[in-house]
Amino acid sequence: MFSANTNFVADNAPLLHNLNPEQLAAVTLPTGHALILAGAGSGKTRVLTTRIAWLLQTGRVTPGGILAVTFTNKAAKEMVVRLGTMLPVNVRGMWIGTFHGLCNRLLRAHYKLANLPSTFQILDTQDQLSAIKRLMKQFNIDDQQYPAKQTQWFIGNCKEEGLRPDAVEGHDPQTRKKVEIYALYEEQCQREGVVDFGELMLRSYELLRDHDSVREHYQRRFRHILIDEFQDTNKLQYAWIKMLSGYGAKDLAAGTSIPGGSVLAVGDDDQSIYAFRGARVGNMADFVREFGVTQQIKLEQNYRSFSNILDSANQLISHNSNRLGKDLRTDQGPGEPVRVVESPRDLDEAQWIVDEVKQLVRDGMARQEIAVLYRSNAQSRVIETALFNAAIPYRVYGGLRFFERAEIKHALAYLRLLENPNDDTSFLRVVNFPPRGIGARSLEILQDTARSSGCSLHDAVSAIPGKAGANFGAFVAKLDVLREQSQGLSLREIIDLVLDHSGLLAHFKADREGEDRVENLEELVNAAESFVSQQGFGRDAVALPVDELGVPLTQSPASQGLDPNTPATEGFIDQDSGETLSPLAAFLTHAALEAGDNQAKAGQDAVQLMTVHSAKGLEFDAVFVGGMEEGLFPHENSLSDRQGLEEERRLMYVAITRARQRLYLSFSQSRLLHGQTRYNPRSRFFEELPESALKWITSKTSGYGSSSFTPKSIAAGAGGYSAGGRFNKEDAPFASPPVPPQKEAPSHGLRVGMKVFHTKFGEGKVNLLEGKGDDARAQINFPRHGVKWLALSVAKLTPVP
DNA sequence: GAGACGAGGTTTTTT
DNA sequence: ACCTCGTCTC
Repeated sequence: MFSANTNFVADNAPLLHNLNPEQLAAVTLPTGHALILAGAGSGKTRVLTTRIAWLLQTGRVTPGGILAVTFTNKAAKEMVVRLGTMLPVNVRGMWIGTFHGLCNRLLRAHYKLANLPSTFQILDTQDQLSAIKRLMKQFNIDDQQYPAKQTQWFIGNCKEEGLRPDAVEGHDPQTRKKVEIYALYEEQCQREGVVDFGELMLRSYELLRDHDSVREHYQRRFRHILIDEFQDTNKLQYAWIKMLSGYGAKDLAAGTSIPGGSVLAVGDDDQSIYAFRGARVGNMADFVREFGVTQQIKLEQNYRSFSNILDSANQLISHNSNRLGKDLRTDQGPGEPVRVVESPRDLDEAQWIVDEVKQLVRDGMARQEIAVLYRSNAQSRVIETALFNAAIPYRVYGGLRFFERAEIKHALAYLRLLENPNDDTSFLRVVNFPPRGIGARSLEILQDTARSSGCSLHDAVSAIPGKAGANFGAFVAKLDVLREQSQGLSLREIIDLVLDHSGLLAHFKADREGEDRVENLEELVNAAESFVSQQGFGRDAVALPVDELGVPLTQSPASQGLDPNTPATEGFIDQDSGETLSPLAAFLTHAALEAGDNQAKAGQDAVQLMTVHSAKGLEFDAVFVGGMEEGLFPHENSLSDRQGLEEERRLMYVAITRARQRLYLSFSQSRLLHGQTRYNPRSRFFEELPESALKWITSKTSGYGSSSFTPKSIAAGAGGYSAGGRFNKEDAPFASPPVPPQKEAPSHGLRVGMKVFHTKFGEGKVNLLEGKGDDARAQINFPRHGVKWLALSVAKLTPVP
């Protein structure tokens, strides 16, 4: 993939070929900070990579002066691959990766200054949670009062705010207790030589902040810093960028004149959908202000969708306030109208989608070019069932990723213990797996011993007497033998050895249901194999500085184009010389930072099912968005405040702009959710779309008896609905809640949108209605008391005219 | 140490 | 309704 590109032509005409004026301006921006507002489908990635290629090719920067940051490994990989097609240059020397990958790289290079062991391991979210649980158990902290999940969230938030335990203000006993746990957790991690994801960011930020020589070195080195998806950065990531670019607080205060690099931030405020996990769209405005950005470019030419789709997106998003402002345009014609489909039940909605998918496929569309999107994962089930019954191949995104599977985590735990015996999380995971007669009681003793002598579980083993001690001893001895035997072996051989001698493979082979797990373990060997070949670790090869990317970063010297490594400062080496990471350590890092695919096996031409969130960045010929109902999309948990609603609207914007040719928005009068049938009005977003771009369709009422897919309806094909029957908005079906088909109508007489009076809460408005008879409940928004769910058989409500 | 049973929780997700 | 997790029992 990176071998010399024979099509390469030395002058940069082909590089800039076919760029529109805005793209060209962005690619050839002069030195200085800049913000690019890149709309959906506007060629953002192309601009970013062409920019880098242009900078290199025109000699404005050497590879060593480039720092490019993305959020996902996928995006980083794509950037590297695309660069490879543009330039004959290898990418060594350039720092291209995710925030966390780059932080890892910084910390590995300066582990001593960062106060970490050279073998430090990375805790993923699961590991972190179990580490917290273990700690809370050990210190007898009530997990009813302080749920581990909540504590994890608290710690993560503190780190994102850049706060160490001593800096967190605890105004109430609850918070003070959490801070205490936070401090204990930090101690534990430090003792065990592990860092969580938040720690990677924070520790590398502090490294830059506290060590002038390090910071200044990188500030001098990185002449061009490019950040993708800038709207998704959190507070700490923004601060990290400031540090690297010479805008750190210290530099400003001290007035040092480090010639900071140019920061190019690329993002789209309209596609900011991760506020719930700490992303701050406000960073875009802050960036413009704090960096004195004078160059702003909007990429509004869309190369993806027809104008009916784009008009819908534009009009919807115009209902948001505080936008930086942007309108997508296209040269393609209007295209097909956006089809809006109403169904009586979720089952009918699913059936309608299936029928339409069949029609599209019959018309020649590839199944993998068709996506069904939904707001929440719970919605996928009905659609899966319908697709399954119709024998249409499909892929569901989401769920456990490869390196997160239990058997893989077990294997990795053994491998991690070879590298770092003090990793107690890994120790506990496998000390009795496969079972070797070590029970909870023995473990308790071991943990107490370790705590009182302040050492790791591994080191405490020798102090345990009796039979338990012997069992522990055997386990530790096994690890020691494995560690000994693994010396000089290739990564593949090490993994084979561990799978075999740990008993993992035998354990799952003996299990009747363990077939998949055995397969996965074998897949782990393959993953290691391909990791090694991509990284260029040969058995005798010199270990190279680790890089988190699963792309070839090493080439034979002959194929290296430009000067690969350009330490910008004399006498300062990025990687501590002599300190290299073993293939095993590199692989473990890779496993932690890149959890692998979270999708079903690729290859088969299958319809794509995923949440709107995971569809970000993707595009399809045809897109179905199901469950367009109030309470679902926008989600009821987001309705209480304006910001929440605006994020839902951006989410909808993302959903719409995924479609190239055809877009279907569908809603159902009733839906089974959490075991109850709910009747929600159609989404308010329909009122925000341009009527002229829409075509309203009513899916055929397929009867309320059988819900299974019959051969008859296959024959009926896409004719299972009546097209063109646009209904009148004035007498839309939701003037009153639809009557549940086989059941009696709600007897309470309430309707969504109705004003009601409650003796305690006062006046309120009905948000949602669900259930029937004695189970009937209403969600009511009381301006004074917030949103409440009330059982109608109990609550005394009087309608207010 | 494995299977049964009950409780709790169900917006979105990457590293 | 359904799935995951933890605990209890045999």
